[in-house]
Amino acid sequence: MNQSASDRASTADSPKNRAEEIAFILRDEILVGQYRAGERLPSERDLVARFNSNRGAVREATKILSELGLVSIQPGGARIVAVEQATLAVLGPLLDMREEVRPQLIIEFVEVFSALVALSARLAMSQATEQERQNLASILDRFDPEMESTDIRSIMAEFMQASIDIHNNLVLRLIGNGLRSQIMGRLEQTTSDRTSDRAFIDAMREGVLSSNADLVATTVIRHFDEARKRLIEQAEISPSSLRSQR
Amino acid sequence: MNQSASDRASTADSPKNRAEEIAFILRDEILVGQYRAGERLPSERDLVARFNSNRGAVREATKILSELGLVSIQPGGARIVAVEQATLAVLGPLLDMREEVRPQLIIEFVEVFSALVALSARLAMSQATEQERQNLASILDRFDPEMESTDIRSIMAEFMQASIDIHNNLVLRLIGNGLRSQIMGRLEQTTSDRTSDRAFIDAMREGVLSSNADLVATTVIRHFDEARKRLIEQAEISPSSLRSQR
DNA sequence: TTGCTAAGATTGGTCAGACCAATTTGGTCT
DNA sequence: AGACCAAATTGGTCTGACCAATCTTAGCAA
Repeated sequence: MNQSASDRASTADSPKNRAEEIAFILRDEILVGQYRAGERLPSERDLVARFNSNRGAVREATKILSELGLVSIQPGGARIVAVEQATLAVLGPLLDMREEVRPQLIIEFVEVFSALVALSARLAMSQATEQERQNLASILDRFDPEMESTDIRSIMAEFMQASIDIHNNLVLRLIGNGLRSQIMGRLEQTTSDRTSDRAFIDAMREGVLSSNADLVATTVIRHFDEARKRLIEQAEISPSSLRSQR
Repeated sequence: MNQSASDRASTADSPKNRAEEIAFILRDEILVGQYRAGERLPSERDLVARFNSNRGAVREATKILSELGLVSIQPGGARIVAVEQATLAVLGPLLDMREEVRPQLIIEFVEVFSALVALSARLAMSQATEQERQNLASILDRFDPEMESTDIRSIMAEFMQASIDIHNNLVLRLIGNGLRSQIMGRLEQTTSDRTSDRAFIDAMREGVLSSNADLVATTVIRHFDEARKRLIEQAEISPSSLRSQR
């Protein structure tokens, strides 16, 4: 029922050049806690020796890490920054690398994604044209409880995108981009209650077509809250502890 | 009443080295639309000539742009990517560079921030200890309607941070980091109704101390919604058009 | 004219080595 | 201990070179 880490690794980002290759290795080492926050990153020349590369590539790699917010580069040395200070771009690698925090991280994602979908739907409802509402409904209609392959999460992702296209809130769009690129595709298949999914989709459909923003928002919240509870149950069965040190 | 662009420029990020200097210049040029999406960025050698620098520095600069999601680098040439595909890190520069979209962007920010503060407060309330709730209340108590300098937005920012420290949702924290670093400090002083602010703070305080998540959330939503409406009014008075092409 | 191809030019990727200024480090002296 | 100084280390900058992939273009063929 659960995919293994290696099954999911297909989502792992593949380096486009030497600099990214080095950056990704260092990034993962940082994320698994091989260096502690505040500690110094090996010097550029040491990294050159370790990776059999050159300073140019190594410097480009550390630039990437710096842009991810994982290291702070200063004359005299680069220091590791706490993950909590990084950007959204660390979420994906974190999901790939840290099996222990994975369940908790997914729960946290659902909590946030839920609120953002609800907000996005609200904003969209407040100014959607008839055609745009029809379009949203048609996305929802892609859900087929008979088809085992129909993934309700991908439908929600599409719904999110479509609603963003309507209200065109750039801030929400950029956050959505970050979450989508980091999380989507890294989630394992889950067995959800197709009946309640059906009810959810129907309620969404009704809310969208009647342009009832409150109905859509509360429906979204309720649905994700159920999903969240399921995830918490699953997580508590498994040996990994929650809300632990990261 | 309104600050000028130059007054706000104090918030502008200062480059730490040549690479960042070049990157920031190019970033701003892209954001003001000097290059269109899909267009090619000048070649590294051309950029070397233009900035009187060397390929190493230029390559580091383009790496930064790539990490911002503003350009896509491939053998044969780098191409500009649509702003909508970028990361949250473009918001700040966008606020600094594009006066026309500034009002709209701030409204969009308020819409999203509102939902996130409400969510964060909800999550915090669901597991805050007595001391943590006291701490949240003490942050709110910093508001003093007499003091003209008391900025309710900085209080809300602190409140957000404190609530994140309670529930410790990493996804929410990372998004919060991004928004804070990009937006906070770039907002002009606003004249708000101190009386309604007082009411807002009081309601928040009551909600927090009684651990009433719903009250806190709805209070947040209502307050920000008022702020949003004020912003829309202001924006409609000014000549710049809303929901325009970006 | 249209479409294709092959050659040449351009571009990003990689690499080696050098010098500078600032920081860090380690030892010395007080 | 603490203050101080000199040496080693580190990141920042720069030059110049070669490769492989891509793009451009001139020329050819249909």
